[in-house]
Amino acid sequence: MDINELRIFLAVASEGSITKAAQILGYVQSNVTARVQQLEAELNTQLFYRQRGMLLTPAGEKLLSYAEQIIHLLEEAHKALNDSTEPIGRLMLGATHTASAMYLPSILANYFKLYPKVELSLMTDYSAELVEKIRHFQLHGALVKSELNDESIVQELVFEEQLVLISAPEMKNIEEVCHQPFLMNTKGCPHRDQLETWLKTIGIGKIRYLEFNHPDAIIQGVISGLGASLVPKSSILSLEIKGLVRSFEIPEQYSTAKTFFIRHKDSLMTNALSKFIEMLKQSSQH
DNA sequence: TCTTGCGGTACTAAGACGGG
DNA sequence: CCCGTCTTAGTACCGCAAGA
Repeated sequence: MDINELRIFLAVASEGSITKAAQILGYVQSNVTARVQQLEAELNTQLFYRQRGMLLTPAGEKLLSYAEQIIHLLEEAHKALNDSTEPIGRLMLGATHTASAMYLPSILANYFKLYPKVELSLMTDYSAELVEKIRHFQLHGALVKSELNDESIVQELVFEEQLVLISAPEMKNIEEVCHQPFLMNTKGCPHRDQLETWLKTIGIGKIRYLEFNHPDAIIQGVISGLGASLVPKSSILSLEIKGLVRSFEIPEQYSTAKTFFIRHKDSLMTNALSKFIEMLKQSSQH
């Protein structure tokens, strides 16, 4: 078993296809087939189920986590030997749609200005998906909404925001707003749980949701009178001044939105990453 | 409903190539 | 020269859509 064999194995596992893995790796398909077979013969076990695609067997799943760690360790070793005092190299970050829209534009612009040699990439996704990517070393760090209980992940609270209830400006009072449909994120949104808990305390158990997957779409929906929502106060300040939306405060214990920066505990703290975290912390203090 | 052709998939055999 | 790795060429299987 060599590193290349493991890379091939990982590519097939992640693509679920020998052909696609071969395209990504720059090999012909038959070679990838042969290498996978070789690995299976060497380990004397079947790693994939073949059925119009390649699906990991339990043994394959087991090997997958080892292979990820081995490849990751190798990359870390490489980075450790090459990490210079000046931040350089690739920095792969993730953020929820909200975090990426609210906090990152100015931080990233500033970061890019100071450290132009870092190849920055930002992926936006739901918190759960980002956490998975951190677990599998596919991202160096990510901004997510919920606090995690996971030994393999290091997390730090970086932003705390006040959430407010918003509606179209015509809404007269909070009771009227609460009986509107709520425009919320599609899934895994902690704001949604907070909203539901609070609404229950004021006697509203049945909530109609309109699901959106982007904060801008939610706010535009509220402006056009589709319903209400619970959003970070700072994201609608200017809209409220213009009279496009109306906001209502809700009790403090339900209105705090926390954003955490997470990374894998075994990922190497490169200069590029530590400078980014530094900037994140500076910006969160303002 | 059955047949046929097509596209996508994986597998095999043979030979080229390069490093030790 | 041997061995491991890779490519080329060809085969087989499967699912799907179109047509009889």
